[in-house]
Amino acid sequence: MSDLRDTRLEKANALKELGQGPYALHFEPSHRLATLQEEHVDLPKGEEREVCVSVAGRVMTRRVMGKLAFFTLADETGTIQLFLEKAGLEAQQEGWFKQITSLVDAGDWLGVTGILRRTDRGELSVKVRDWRMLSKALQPLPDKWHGLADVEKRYRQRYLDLIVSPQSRETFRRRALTVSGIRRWLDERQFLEIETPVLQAEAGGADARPFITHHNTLDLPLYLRIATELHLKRLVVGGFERVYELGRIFRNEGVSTRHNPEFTSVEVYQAYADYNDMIELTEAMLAAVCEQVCGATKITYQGTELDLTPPWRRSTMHELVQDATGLDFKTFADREAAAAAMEASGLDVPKMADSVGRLLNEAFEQRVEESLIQPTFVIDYPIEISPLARKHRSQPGLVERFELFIAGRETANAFSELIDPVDQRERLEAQQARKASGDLEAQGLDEDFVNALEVGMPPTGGLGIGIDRFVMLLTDSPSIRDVIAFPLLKPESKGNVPLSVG
RNA sequence: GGGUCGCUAGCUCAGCGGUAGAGCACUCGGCUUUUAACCGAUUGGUCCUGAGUUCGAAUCUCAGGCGACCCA
Repeated sequence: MSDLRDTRLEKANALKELGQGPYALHFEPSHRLATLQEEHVDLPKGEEREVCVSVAGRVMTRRVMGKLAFFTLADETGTIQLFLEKAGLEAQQEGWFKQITSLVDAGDWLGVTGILRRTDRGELSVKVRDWRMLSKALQPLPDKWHGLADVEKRYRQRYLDLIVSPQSRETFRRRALTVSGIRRWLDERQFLEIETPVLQAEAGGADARPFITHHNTLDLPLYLRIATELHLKRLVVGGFERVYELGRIFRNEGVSTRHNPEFTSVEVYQAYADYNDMIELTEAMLAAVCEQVCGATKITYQGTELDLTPPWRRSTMHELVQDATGLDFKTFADREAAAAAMEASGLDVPKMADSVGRLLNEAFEQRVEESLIQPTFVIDYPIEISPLARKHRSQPGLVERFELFIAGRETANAFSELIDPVDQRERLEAQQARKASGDLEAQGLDEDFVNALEVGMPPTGGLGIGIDRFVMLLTDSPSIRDVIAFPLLKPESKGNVPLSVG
């Protein structure tokens, strides 16, 4: 099993004896490969151009035939062929050709200098005059034809996936563009990004179970944040009128194609705004970023065309549920009436859903959610499931909240923020009661947060967006793991393979 | 949490009760226009782990591990 490795170690030693690394300190490429290809598209087949270039990259394939050899070199931007001719190389230095063909393997990083030549078959090549090993790979590349077919290995050893899969490289390039695009969009509109704590004594701001950790010298149990909401609101209380934070959130829940225990969100708070303003902001920002990253606001996700051109559909939760089930939840006097109607329509009625509002949400999740393919703002949520959102200005029992659904998935969540400290305390106390009675995802009561509200928070619109899910759309990725470079996986139990604990 | 499927050479896979296989990669030989180069030869194994059935298990049974997909 270590045969391949031993062979390459021997080659590394042979290179050392030749004064060739095997691990160089420095190399100065004159061009990146895509640029070089572009600059010389006009070079005709079979002709040479006396331009001296230096290029560096990883050797992807080798084709050696007697006194002539072709390597494919890849850098971040593209590939180019190396043209290796025995006569020319031996004229430079004795044994030069034999050494490059026998000591260089696929996977090695190589720097070469030479002139340009387009081969008879039309492949632009660097006709090598000088070469040096930049870094010797001790392990082979994945199968050059099949690539990395093992999905698990793609996630566990992402570096291999990135080497052989251009699509995977494009996904992470787009992810970087998405993140920087959102930051730029917000920065240009005078939003300040302010970082808030990851380690917290009380994890609040969302319905989710936190990870628990421990501070040694303070002997203090701490939680990893499940949202950035409560701290960003404190900053609004402090006088910052437009704040956001784009960063990592941790939720102690299962792993699936749509969930990773650590994921990235952006939360945005704007003073003097309400949820209608946040709808406008969401639509404008996501459409702009989509345009920047994909070049259009119409994209294809898993075979379905999605049109992110504003304006997006707006519909209330009540309307959507009524359209899908025929049930008008505004007519139910109590939970029993709603439950009976739901059962008559073949809907499940979970015990935990102990109010008309929670049952409405159940009906929505069971019958509506996955049908919302084109971007849709679902507006006006039940108060019971929205402890941080302001009561609706005209609809009793509801709050001023929307969630954005695209491709059947929740992508954003926003409200007119609850700024009344008395109301907020009552709602969080109700949450605490649920928590005490066994709802593991119910929120706790953060006293200092309520205190901040008592100091006075201006009317504020707040928004949270799941970056990973949005990137899935922009990269046509079926699984959240495709857009997280190192997704959480169980450690492998056997000892001889490099572990990644994510 | 439930269901289905997968785990065999470095990689991709075949073998499904009777000697552990192929292609590619590696190593060696040949080859001056290849691009999955080609031709020839050699090398390479905890058949995921453990227990059981059997004269005999990669193959059948049970338990476990890891993963993928679907469902909640």
